[in-house]
Amino acid sequence: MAQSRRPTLADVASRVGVSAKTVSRVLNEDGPVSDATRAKVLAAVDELGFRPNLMARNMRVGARDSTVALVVPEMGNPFFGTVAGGVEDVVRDRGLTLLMGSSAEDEQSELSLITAFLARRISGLLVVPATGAHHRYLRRERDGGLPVVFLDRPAAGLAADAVVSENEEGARAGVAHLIAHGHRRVAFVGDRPATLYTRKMRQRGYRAALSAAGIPYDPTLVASAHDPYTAGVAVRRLLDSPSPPTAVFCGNNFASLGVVPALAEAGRRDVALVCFDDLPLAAVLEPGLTVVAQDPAAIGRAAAERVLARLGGDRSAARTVMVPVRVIERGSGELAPPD
Amino acid sequence: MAQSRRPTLADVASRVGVSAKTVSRVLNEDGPVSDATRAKVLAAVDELGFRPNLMARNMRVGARDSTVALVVPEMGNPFFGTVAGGVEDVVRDRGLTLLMGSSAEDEQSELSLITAFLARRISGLLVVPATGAHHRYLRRERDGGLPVVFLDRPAAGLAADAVVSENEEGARAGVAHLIAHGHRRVAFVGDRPATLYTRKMRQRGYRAALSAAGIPYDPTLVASAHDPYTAGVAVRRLLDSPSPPTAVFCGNNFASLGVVPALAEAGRRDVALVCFDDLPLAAVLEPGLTVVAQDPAAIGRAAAERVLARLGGDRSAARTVMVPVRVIERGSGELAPPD
DNA sequence: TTGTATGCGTTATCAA
DNA sequence: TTGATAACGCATACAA
Repeated sequence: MAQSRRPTLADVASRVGVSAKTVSRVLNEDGPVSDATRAKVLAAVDELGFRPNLMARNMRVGARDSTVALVVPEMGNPFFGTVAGGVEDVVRDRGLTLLMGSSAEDEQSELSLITAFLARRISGLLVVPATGAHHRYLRRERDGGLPVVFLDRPAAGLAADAVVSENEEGARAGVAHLIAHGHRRVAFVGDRPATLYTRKMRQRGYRAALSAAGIPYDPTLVASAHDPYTAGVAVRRLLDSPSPPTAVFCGNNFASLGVVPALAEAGRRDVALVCFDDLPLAAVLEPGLTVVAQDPAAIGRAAAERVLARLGGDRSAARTVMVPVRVIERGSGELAPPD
Repeated sequence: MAQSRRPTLADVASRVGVSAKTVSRVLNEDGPVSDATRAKVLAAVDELGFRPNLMARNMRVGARDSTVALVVPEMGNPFFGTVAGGVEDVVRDRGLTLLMGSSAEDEQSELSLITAFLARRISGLLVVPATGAHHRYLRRERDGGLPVVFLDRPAAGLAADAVVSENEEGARAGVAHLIAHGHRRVAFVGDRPATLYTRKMRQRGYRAALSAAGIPYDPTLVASAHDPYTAGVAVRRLLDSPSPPTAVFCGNNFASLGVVPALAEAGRRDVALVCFDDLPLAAVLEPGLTVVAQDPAAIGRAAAERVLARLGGDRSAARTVMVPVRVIERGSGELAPPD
């Protein structure tokens, strides 16, 4: 209850009757200390509940804080949770602590979050950029030796390392898969906003697959949604149109959570479906859900490794790492169109 | 490329030709500064790319860092991601930054993570305890005025605020729901290890429901699993036993991801199922999955509000907040047993 | 084996 | 409206 001031090195020192430096030596195992004093110091540390103040230490040492920060747009999206898990696996082995914060997909929040991290002198920065955010202001940090790596989406206005999924090729493969099963009218339900990097790349893959098959691009077959509800509405509208699609390619996980129920409720088991991003229970649906699966943990690991490489002195040009995706056939993508 | 030392207040000051204190005044909007100097200072700050060093500031001011830390056992579990989102919604409004780290369900990792946070003088600590961890060592921090709140599971060895789901009552209601539909042999697939708080509470609810219906407790109907694979094996074994259950109550989300596919693959649509924790796509399954849904965002919000209350001077006794759960009927829990 | 003086980057205090 | 000085908690350099 005392709510008293936290004990400092000096408090411990005076209690034992030694100098602050001696206490410091004991705690950092730096320099020689007699066993007797060591024991007394440790006892006092324990009694007082002394905890070294890392802020003071880092300041004096001039080192960066031993943390790596990760900024994601949505805490609740399991995709980013898994990415974070991958990052942590790698940095933990190097004695670094991962700190994570959410920008809530808001440019301003992202800026203030990153500012907060920079003010704490982190050792590395990993960012999944919020929609519309630019990162020119990080140039100085990067040039000053701070490893800055972008995930899932590249930076805007900054040449920096990035780790992204094979969005275009994955979408192309998924759509080509539908076409190979006979579909010529394939709808695309993309993420929103349409300017989102992953949305653009996947739509590009969609168009590439169409074009390779000699199918003209029909903008009326394209819709946008980030949340399940909007996606459900969109897919219903597509199916009710005068010349409806016989297959749907869904461009992100939250949209899939709306498209799948919408098809089920409409009783449209005849509509073929391929989704970008794997989902839990996808295999249990009837038919099973064919997906283009990303590997979020691998994205996190690769990004963390870029940070460590930069921290280790790698001064090579910024590079973009592409993490492979793979098509998992489960049934919904192998349905033939009606005759 | 210069890799030069970061600019400090003094650098900015000397460039403008004023004292460091004046720059400090401008940046903190503290004390009077002429518009002319203010403009010059801000220009210099911008040119030099100066960023205040929060470590130094906090040290001097003696205040805690304006961050709240959250420790979770698994980054990849969407349950905790959603909890984190709830926490962030609340603390952000108060100008606090949420930092999140994972203990990987390991006692040692949790300790070192919390130590790292404490060493950075955070303003509040939220912990989902790792299995087997104790928290006696946090007593001093709490007594020293640091708000410490536990989520999802209570602390061991420390009287502290906690926010948990209505585990026992929720499980009781879920199992009673199955019994009400005619089942007398109801299996329980609980989390692992069996000593886990949520596992124990839910199993207690299971037993309460049985006992209220006059059904004897049969340990051969109880299994444990945290991961989907183990859960699938367990449920198959249960169904293949000499006197199999006609219904299953599944005690956590990852286990559900194994139980649901196992039943589907075995073609056992006759087995009734209720799961603790809602899942994406649960409504799309056939039959739809009846669940006891938790409200992870509400847990996060409630916990953050406890922290803010303590930060605001609330010195009342530690309390445990129970967040309600609710049964969502979708079909799988309303199946009648075979005659 | 131990202690003293000094400085990290910032702000509080007091004076100008 | 501005500046000089000291201090926050700790570690470095050097001396004892």
